Order: sequence, then structure tokens, then C-alpha cells
Amino acid sequence: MGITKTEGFPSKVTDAALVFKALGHPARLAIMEYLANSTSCICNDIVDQIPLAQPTISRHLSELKKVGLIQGTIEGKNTCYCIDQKRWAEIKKLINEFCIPQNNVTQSC
Amino acid sequence: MGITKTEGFPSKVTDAALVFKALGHPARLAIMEYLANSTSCICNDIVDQIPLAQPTISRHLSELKKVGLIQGTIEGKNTCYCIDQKRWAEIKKLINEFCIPQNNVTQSC
DNA sequence: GAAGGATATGGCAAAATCAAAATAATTTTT
DNA sequence: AAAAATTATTTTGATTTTGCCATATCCTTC
Repeated sequence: MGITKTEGFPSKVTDAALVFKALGHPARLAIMEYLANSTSCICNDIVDQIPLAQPTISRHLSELKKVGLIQGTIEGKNTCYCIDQKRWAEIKKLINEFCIPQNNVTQSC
Repeated sequence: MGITKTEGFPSKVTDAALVFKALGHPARLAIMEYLANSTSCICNDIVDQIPLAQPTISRHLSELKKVGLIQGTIEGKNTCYCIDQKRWAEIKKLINEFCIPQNNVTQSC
């Protein structure tokens, strides 16, 4: 039904899924990469780099912000968006610990 | 428009986005975790573990397979699904190298 | 070969997503 | 205070996703 069932899953799983989902779009991934590799963090500069209209970028930025991947601070006329490095490091750690093959677990394939 | 624009992004970005997207659903993430921690890899056992109908699980499995996260092999009456460990390791590596703050890059926030 | 178990597929309805145009809100500049 | 610049929000329409029922397919067993 286009509605994602979340009941019956541990919150650890649903929380992680929200982060992955946010990263699961080319524009949002490109924004993250831009922020990691550019000295600029100004919204308008992002709009210049990504081939999408300004309102669309704004939407994507707000979704990244919603899951805590980035922070946005208003600086006068501009808004500055930055990766939340602490949170990003936590997420990376979580991914690394995720789906590690257990040495006591042997499957037939 | 519910349609994701992919033109104008490097294929490295769109490819990674597809993997993140596949992981961005509680059921699919729960399947991955189950496969990593269980000795069983039989489809029917997964259906028993996840609170969704069999056809729905089957769909999710096929999406994970589509992006190469898992492999499925038919074994008589059953189908055995397993994490593609080689690919999974590659993806983890890719994520780790992703969005690392460059030390020559300083932002104002 | 009939019956039963396991999995995949087709079809449908509800909901969510994506993109952009239009517009609003806020701030700086003139 | 008017104009310009930057960003967010609202609205609209097209598309995709999700979930499940019904059904098909394939294999095993009886």
C-alpha cells in the first residue's frame, strides 16, 4: 500500500532504515559528498552544483536534516549546511558492525 | 514526480544510492540481519521471522538480490538466500571512504 | 499422477515520493 | 522603504512503492 509497516521490527532496525533511506537518493548522496569535499556549505552553492531546481534541493536538504545527517544554520541571508560529523561517524560504526558473518554460523550456501 | 532524476550524477553516486535505497526499508534490513545471524538461509524461515505476508517477503528478497546484496540458489523445494559477503565487504569499504571530512577543507560551521 | 509444500508473479488499491512552478518569508542592499 | 537575493513552503501532477490476495510454477512425496 505504499505504506511501510514498522510494527514488529526492533527500533534499532527501523531507525537505521530511515538513515539508509535518506541516503538512497542520488541527489542526497551528491549533497553529502559535496559538503564533505567543499569549503562552502552555503545552500545556494549546492543548488549550483546539482542539476535540480532550488525547491527540490531545499526539500532534500530538509530530509537529510530530519534524520540528523546534516545541520543547518541560518547566517544572515544564507543558510549553511554541514555534515554532523559526530553522527556520521556513529552511523558508519553502526554499518560496520552490521551483518558481519558470525563465525559460529555456517550456512549451506 | 515520484520519478528520480539520475542524469547529471556520476554513476558511482547513482549506484551507491541504489544500494542505500535497498537497505532503507525495515523488512529488508531485518532480512539482512537474519541472514547474517542465522544458520538458516531458507526463504520460508525468513517468512516466519518477519511480520509480513509471503509474497511481500518474496518481493523484498528480489530487490535485495537485484542490487547484489544477496544471492539466491534453488535447492529442490526450497530457495536458499545468502548475503554476498564479497560484495557486502566492498560496499562497507565504499561507505567508509564516503564523506570523510578532508583536512584541507574547513567550513565555517 | 495426484496432492501438498515452497516460492514467484500478476494485479490491485492506498500511500508515499519526487520534481517543479508559484509563492511566501526573511534578510541585505540601495 | 523599495528592490534584490536567498531559502522555505505550498500546491499540483506524475510516478513509484508497499502490501496482500489470488494464482501460477516447481519440486517432492505419496
